[in-house]
Amino acid sequence: MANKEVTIKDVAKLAECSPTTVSRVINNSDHPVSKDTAEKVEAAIEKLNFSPNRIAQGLKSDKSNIIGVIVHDICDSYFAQMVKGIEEFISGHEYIVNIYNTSRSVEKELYAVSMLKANRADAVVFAGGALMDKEYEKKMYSIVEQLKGQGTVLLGVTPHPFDINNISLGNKKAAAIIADYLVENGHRKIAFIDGPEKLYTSYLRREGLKESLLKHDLDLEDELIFPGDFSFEGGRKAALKLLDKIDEITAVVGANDATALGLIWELNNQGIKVPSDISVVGIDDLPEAKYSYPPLTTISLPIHQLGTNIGKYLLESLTSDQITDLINIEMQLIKRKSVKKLG
Amino acid sequence: MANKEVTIKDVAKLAECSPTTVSRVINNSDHPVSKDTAEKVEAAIEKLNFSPNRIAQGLKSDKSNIIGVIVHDICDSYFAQMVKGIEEFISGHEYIVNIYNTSRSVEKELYAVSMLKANRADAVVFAGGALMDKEYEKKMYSIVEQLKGQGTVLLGVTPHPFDINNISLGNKKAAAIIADYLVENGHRKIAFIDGPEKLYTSYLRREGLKESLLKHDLDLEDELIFPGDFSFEGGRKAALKLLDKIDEITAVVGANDATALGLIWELNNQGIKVPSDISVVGIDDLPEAKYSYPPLTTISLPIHQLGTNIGKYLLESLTSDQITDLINIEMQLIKRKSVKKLG
DNA sequence: AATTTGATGGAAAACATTTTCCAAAGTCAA
DNA sequence: TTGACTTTGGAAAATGTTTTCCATCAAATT
Repeated sequence: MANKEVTIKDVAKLAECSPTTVSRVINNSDHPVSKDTAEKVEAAIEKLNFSPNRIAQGLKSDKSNIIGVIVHDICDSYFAQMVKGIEEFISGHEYIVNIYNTSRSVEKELYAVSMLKANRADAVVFAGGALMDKEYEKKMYSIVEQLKGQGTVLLGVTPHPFDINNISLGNKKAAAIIADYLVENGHRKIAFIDGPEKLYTSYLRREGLKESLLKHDLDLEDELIFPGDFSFEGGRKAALKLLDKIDEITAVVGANDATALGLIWELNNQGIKVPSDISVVGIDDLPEAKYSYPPLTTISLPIHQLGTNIGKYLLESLTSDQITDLINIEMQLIKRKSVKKLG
Repeated sequence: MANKEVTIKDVAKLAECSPTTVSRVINNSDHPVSKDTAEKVEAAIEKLNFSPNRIAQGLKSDKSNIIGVIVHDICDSYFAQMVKGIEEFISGHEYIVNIYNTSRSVEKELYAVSMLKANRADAVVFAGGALMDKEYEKKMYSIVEQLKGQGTVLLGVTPHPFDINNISLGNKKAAAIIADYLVENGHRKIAFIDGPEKLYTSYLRREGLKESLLKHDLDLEDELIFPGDFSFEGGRKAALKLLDKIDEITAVVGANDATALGLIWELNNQGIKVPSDISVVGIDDLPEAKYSYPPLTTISLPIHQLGTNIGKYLLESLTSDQITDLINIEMQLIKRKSVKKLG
């Protein structure tokens, strides 16, 4: 309950001038204001502790200064880093970053988008669900429909190409690098712990692995693809299921670091040695990846940097009308201790 | 660049009525509208895909629907969970949650507050720095000054009592529980890895431990307090420094889980067995705490629940004018495997 | 002296809503 | 029929800015 808001009129009264003039000094407009009055206005602003009402400004300028960020889970290290990257760039430039946590629920995604629309968000970053599912895709269309025409970035969001900046995170490539590395090290029988069912990212990583293995005349056998869900727990459970086939497999790749980490943990727990008994590799390079036993070999996707890139991109496309470059991050194989060279 | 915004006037024109009437059906006001016209309005809204401009609404109602959340680091599991808790409750109720990542920089804290003021935030949750430092405290006063009178929650923010909801997280108590438990298990020579210097939370946890140990006629010796910074890395470094005194110490408590985890990791690395050679305990109960070797005994501070509680509290204090209860979370000692019973 | 120019400032409209106040018309009781 | 009330609806003011247009005055140019 702000005790009667201080307005530009109050400032004008105190500075003995018109609101127009106050506005001019606030926005140091082209229209000249004499040194004298400008100072009086400044003094009045200072004295009244006035700050212009962004809402009123927004109404006039048809800008909300809101940037929406829709993610699956802020607690997930992956998204957290991205959000932080975006925030770093955006918040410092008078924008509001407005986050939504959707837990991969389409309803929540739709809700978030409708909120952002109602609030006339200037831009939105959608790092949402991306399920490969007819029903979902239909709803997705409706989401993207709402988003269209706004300054908007979609993050690897569906298999379908929308005519909006849809950034690929190089998931396939990441998996391919791993495949090559493993084969190079003599591995022939490779298992995969999948990500969440139907998730586009899971698909990409799985297919990337499969395709690349195929190039080496190797097969990613169906019975060596174990279900997972991108979580540590999922990795643990997968380890248990994998126990049967442990003798035939020489390496296993987790769909992400969290599952690879869970995998290693449970393997240790079961008395199976990584990498001497079996090699493990992940994708993401989470901060904790280097602290597993043994430290995890993985692919680094500099997701924080992706965030700052997105922030920068959005800022530029909102402020200057210059068309900016695509956003690119370079991935890298981080060789640690969880892969053994065979033969 | 929204292609000419659809306004309430457009709807009115299509529905052949006045903007007033449209507004009435949107907000289903007390003022009666005939079934007939209401339907025409609904149809027009549907057809034009109209959603009322929240900014204009905000200007009229002097409400922004913005809730600011200022935290040190969104990537920190601790804060991430809290933010998620708040978001869960708040976003679903037509509020915008606007986050700021301050990295414990007073300048960024001040900036965040000024942004929130300019945007007329309806409430703010400040989980900021809280340094025990004269200079900082002065600036802190100015921050709190700006915040006063708004629906605001301060999170264990400084040693000084401000007349604003300032929630204590029970840091002292958490440390006290640990002290009792350790003593109960025969430990007499206890070390502490500190949190960031000058941070109020560090102070509380350290003092809690010290005071509680004193009750058992035990001393937390100054040379057994090692510097740390709440991070895994900090824990590791502390472990290295602790090596000298490893023979005299039987237990070490980390200022938080991250440092305890780093501690355990480096101890393992150095061939020192936890808990047979030395016991370790943390505070926070991070999700990963149960996956260290051995699983970490710690205090659970249900921080996610704290977040939802805060969300609920804010929502109530913004919508109903009923005074709501204080926010409380219960902490709990989680006994896992990192503490050995002596004697 | 008349005109132009430049500097400075204000009045009022506009932005998309909600709200207050008034009006018309129908219904009911007397 | 008159008056009162109810139902329904609109006109206009108001919210805090910015912007467009106009006005004044002094200095400079003709």
